[in-house]
Amino acid sequence: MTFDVPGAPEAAPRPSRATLRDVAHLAGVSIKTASRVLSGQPNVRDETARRVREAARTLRFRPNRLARDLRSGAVSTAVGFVIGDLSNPFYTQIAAGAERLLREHGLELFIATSDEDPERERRVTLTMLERRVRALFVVPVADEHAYLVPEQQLGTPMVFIDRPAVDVAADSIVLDNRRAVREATERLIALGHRRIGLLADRTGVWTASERVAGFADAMRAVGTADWQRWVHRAHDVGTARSVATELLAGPDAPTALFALNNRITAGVIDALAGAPDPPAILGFDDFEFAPTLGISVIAHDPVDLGRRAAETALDRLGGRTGMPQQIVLPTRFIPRGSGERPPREHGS
Amino acid sequence: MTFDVPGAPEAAPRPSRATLRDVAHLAGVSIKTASRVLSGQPNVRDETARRVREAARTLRFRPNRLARDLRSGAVSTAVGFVIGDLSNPFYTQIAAGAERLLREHGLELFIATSDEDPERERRVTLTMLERRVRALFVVPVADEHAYLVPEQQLGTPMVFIDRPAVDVAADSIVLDNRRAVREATERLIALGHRRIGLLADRTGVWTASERVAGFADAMRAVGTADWQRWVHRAHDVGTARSVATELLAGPDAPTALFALNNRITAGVIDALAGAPDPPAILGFDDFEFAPTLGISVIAHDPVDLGRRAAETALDRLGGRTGMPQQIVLPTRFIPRGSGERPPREHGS
DNA sequence: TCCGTTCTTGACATCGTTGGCACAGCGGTG
DNA sequence: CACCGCTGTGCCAACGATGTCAAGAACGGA
Repeated sequence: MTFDVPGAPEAAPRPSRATLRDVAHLAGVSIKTASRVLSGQPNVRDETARRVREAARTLRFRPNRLARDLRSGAVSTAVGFVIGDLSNPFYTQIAAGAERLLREHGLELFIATSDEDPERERRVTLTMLERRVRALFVVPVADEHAYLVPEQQLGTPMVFIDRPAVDVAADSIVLDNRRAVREATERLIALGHRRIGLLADRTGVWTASERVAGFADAMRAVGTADWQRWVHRAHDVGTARSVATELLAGPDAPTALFALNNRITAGVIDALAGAPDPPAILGFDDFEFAPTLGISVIAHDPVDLGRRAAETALDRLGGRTGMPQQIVLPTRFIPRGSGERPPREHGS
Repeated sequence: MTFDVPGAPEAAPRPSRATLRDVAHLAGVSIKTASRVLSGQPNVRDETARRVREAARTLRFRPNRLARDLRSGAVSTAVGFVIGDLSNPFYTQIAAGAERLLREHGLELFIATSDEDPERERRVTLTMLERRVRALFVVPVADEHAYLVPEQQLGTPMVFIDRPAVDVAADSIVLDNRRAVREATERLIALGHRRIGLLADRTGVWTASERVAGFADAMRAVGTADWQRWVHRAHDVGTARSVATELLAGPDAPTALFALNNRITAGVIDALAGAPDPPAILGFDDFEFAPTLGISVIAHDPVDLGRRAAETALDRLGGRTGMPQQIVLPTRFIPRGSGERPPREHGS
C-alpha cells in the first residue's frame, strides 16, 4: 500500500488553465455567448450573463490576450518602448512621461532595452513588432532604420525620441541641442573663458554631434579656429572622470569644463570633488542633486519628451496622416554657480 | 483622367502584413514547409529552403508572435516585471540586473509600472499573465496577492522582490532590513546620539516596518522606551524635505537624522543644504552622488537583487519544485562623514 | 527488381478567442 | 394571418502559426 506524500510536488496533477470553453460549458451556454458576456457585448439576457460571470469566477477564468489580439487584428493595447539603458534616469523618465499619457488612453507601455547596442536595438524592436504592438517608441542608438519602413507602412506609428531616425521618415521629438550648447558656450566666453574643455559622447551619436556643432558655432564666432582641440570624448561616468582628471592635470588646462550629458557630468563632478580651485563646470541634462551641488546646467524635461512622443503616437493612431513631424523642445539654462566662475589665471 | 498625387497619404492602399501563407504561396510550397524552414526545423531540401527564405525576404515576412505563442502553449520568451515607479533608480536598477541575466537565457524582460498603487499593480500583473508571460517579477506595493495563487499553480514562476508576498507562497528576494537599521542606529548611539529623528516610508510598506523595527531594537536596547516619538513618516522627496525642516526647527531637535530610503534621503539632503551646523545624517540605499556629498549610507546592490530574482525564476523554469525560498541579501554600512558627526550640544 | 528505410512534403486539426451569419422567439402592425 | 423588426443565442469560420500523420519520392541493400 502506498500513500501520496502530502508535500510531494509531483503528486499534484497541475490543473490546466480555464478557457472560454470551460466557462461556457459550466454556465451551460455556447462559447460565443460566454465571450459576449465577458467582453461586454450587448444582447445577452441578464440571467444568462450572471450565470456566465459566476462560472468565470468559479474557474478563475482569465482571457488569453494572445488569442484575443490575434483574432481581432491589431487592436492590442500594448505599446512598445525601446530604451538604451535602464539605469540612466534620462531614459526612464522619458518612459515615465509617455506611460502616464498612454495609460489615460487605455494603452500599456512595455519597455525593453537595447543596451545602447545597435544590433540589439534592431532585434528588440523587431520582437516588439512581432508582438504586434500598437505603436512603437525608440530612443535610437543605431543609425540604420530602413528595416522599419515596411512596418511603418503597415500602420504601426513610430516615434523616435531624443534623436531622429535617419533613413526612415518618422515622427521624432528632439531637443534644441545645437542652440542650447552654443548659447551656453557663449556665456562661458563672455565670462572670459577661452580654454573650454568639452566632454562629448562618442562620435556617431546624433545628440553628441549636434551639441559639438553648437560648441563650434560659438567658438568660431570669437575666432577660435582650433576649437577641435578642445573636444574630448567620453561615454560613461568612468571615462568622463579620467578624461577630466587628465585634462586638468595637463599643461594648458582648461578653465572651464562642459559636460555634454548627465553621465559625463557625473564623471566630471567626481573627478573634481574636493578640488581646491575648480574650473567652471557646465552640464547638459539636469539632475536631482544639481541644485545641492550648485552645478549649472542646460535643463530640459525628459518627462515632457515622453509625453510629447505619446501625444504624437496617439495622434497617428487617431488617424492623422501626412508628413512626419519633428518636434523640437526648448531647453533652459539654469545658473547655479559652477558655471559662473570666471577663468582662473594660472601661473607659468 | 485622374492621377495619384505622389505625396497623398490616402492614395497608397495600405499593403497588409505578409503571413506564412503568402510566403508559402510565393515560394510554391505548403504553409507547413514554409514554417519548417523559417523556424529551423530539419528535413527540408536545401533548394526548397532557399526558395522559402528568398520569398520571406521579398515579402519582408515577420512571424506573428501572438499566433506562435498561442499555438505552442506557454513557451513565450516574454518575462514580466511589475515595478513601482520608473523614475526611481532603485527599481530600474533591479530591472537592469534581472534583464541582463534573463537575456543570456533568451528571455525578454517587459516592464510595466504599478505607480505604487495596489489596484493598478493588480491590473498590470493580471495583464501580464493574460499575455502569458513565462515568469513574473513583482516589487509589490499591495498587501493582498491571493489572486495570484491559481496562476502560480498553473506554473508561472513568480518572484517577489524587496518585499515578500504575504498571502501567496512565492519565492522572494529581500534585504536584511531590520539588522541593517539596528546596527546603523547602534553606531549613532555609540557616537552619543539619543535624539535620532527617523524618517520612514508610509506605514504598511513592509520594508518601512522592518526598518523601523530595527530602529526600535537598538533604541530599546539602550533603554529608550519612547522611541516611537522619534519616528516620522514621509513618502517622497517633498514630504521628506518638509518633515526634516520642521524637525530641525522644532524644540528638542534631533542631533541625527536617519532617512530610510533613497527618496527620503534626497529630501533630507535638500532640507539641510547649506545648513551651518548640520545634524548627523544616515541614509538607506546608496546613490550616485553620495560619495561626493559625503553621505554615510546603508548600501546594497539593487542590480544584484534583480539578478538573484532572475536566477530564482530560471531555477523554477528549469523545474525546481519545492517550498518557496526567501533569499536575504546583506547590506553594507559605508561611512562617508555625514553619519560620523557626534551630537552637537545645543543651547537652552 | 523488389522491399524497407529515410527524407521531403502537404493536408488537416489545433491553440483560445472574436466576427459573421442564421435562426428561434416574441410583440407589434397592417 | 403574413410580415416586420428586435432580442437572445449558437454554429461555423477565421486570426497565423505549429503539431500530427500519412503519402510519395529517393535511396540503399539483397
